[in-house]
Amino acid sequence: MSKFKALPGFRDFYPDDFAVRAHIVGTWREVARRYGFQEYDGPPLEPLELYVEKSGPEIVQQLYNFTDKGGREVAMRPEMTPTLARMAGARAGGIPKPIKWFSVPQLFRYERQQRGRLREHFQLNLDILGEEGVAADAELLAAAVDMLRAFGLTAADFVARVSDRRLLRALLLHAGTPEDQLTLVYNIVDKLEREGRERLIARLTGEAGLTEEAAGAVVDIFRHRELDAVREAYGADPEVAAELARMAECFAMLEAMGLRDYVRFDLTIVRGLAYYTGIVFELFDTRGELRAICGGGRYDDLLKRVGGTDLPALGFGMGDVVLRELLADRGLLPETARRVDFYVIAVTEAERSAALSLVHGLRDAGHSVEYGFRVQGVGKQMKAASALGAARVAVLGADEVAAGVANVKTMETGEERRVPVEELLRP
RNA sequence: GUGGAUGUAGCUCAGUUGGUUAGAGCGCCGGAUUGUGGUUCCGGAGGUCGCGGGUUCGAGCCCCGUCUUCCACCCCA
Repeated sequence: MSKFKALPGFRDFYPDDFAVRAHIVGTWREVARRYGFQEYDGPPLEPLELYVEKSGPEIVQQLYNFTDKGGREVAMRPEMTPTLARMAGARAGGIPKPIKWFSVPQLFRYERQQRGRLREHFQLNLDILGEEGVAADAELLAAAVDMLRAFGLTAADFVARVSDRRLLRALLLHAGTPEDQLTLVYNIVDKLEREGRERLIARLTGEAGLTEEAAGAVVDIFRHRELDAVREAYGADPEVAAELARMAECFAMLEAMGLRDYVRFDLTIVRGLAYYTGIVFELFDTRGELRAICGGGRYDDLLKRVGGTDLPALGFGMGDVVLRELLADRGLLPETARRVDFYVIAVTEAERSAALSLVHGLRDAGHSVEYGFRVQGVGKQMKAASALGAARVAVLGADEVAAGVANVKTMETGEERRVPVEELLRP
């Protein structure tokens, strides 16, 4: 065993693992193409300042960062959105709107690893820039859902939980939350599932300075699991009513696309990132065994702050680590068995040249071809052909070479036929 | 960063109250098979038992440290 191994939280991709990765990334690309998104990429190393600007100085302890030889403070990218904001900001003026871009960057975080969470991962990022209407939110959600459907996952396997920062804001204000405590309250209610009602009320009255009455009203908001129930309870507030209407429109669009079973209204989805401004969502496995598979939403102010261009925007990120585990759990990983079109057998050393000639001719014609580096018994070579998953085996003995043919065996049926070499090489 | 658990062959694991040369299945390599595969049979390679130190006549097993992986925090992609 080597004295070296991969750094903690980093992965070696052996061929079987790589095949899974290729399947995941390939499926993402295919669905993005169906939705009309264009692929882009940026540098894996960025100025540290780019992330501090967006997320605050606390972010630095979670980054892979260092000082380069030119004295620049740099960081390996932990997320793609700042890069996107910079790139889009620089060119947005000349690109027709809406801009629909996607990327599959490898991202890095300096954090202690756990299941579904490494120090490195590949993440699909899919964003729409320059459209403020709710149709874009519905489109983004549909794309997120279809990404998972494309792997064979169904509504029995996952669900998108959808909320809206603006609706939540209106509800919190209605409940008596002071305007300047909203951000803190977001962070507190984000922990609702983990901490429970008592602890939540304690934090709301303590940290956020809410009255007992307001804290109780805030917690009560999250008892409503349906859009209609929220409308019934708070619809009289005109601001709440306006936000509810937009959410209802979003759900109606998803229903029209036939995806209503995949989305669920859920006010407890807040998302930690401060920059979200509108509809936000997360995709979870229905058994609740894994971390969020995907998360995203609308961030209308970020491009102005980072990219210098005022464009409404929304997007999501979907990592390969949790998705891989979900697919493995549900038996949806592809077969990784090897396949090759031809295996060429030289019966003896005398036919070796003819065999190499045939091998290369077949490869030039576009076939995948394998052969043994050592000439062994025919049985041995046949065994190797079988192990490599050869569809057909071409046997060249003295008779065949003399006649300009190959004895071609179709492995699945066992059927054999003498075929002129010329015919085999025809494209 | 904090707390807890974990580690034996490429993989999944066994290994008795501390006792000679650490085992199995799968996988890998070779042979049975000098013109025909998947099965079967036989043989082989591969481990300083995560690493370092300690206790002991003797450590895979006990103790300490450290690293790894996992779980819960923290934080969230």
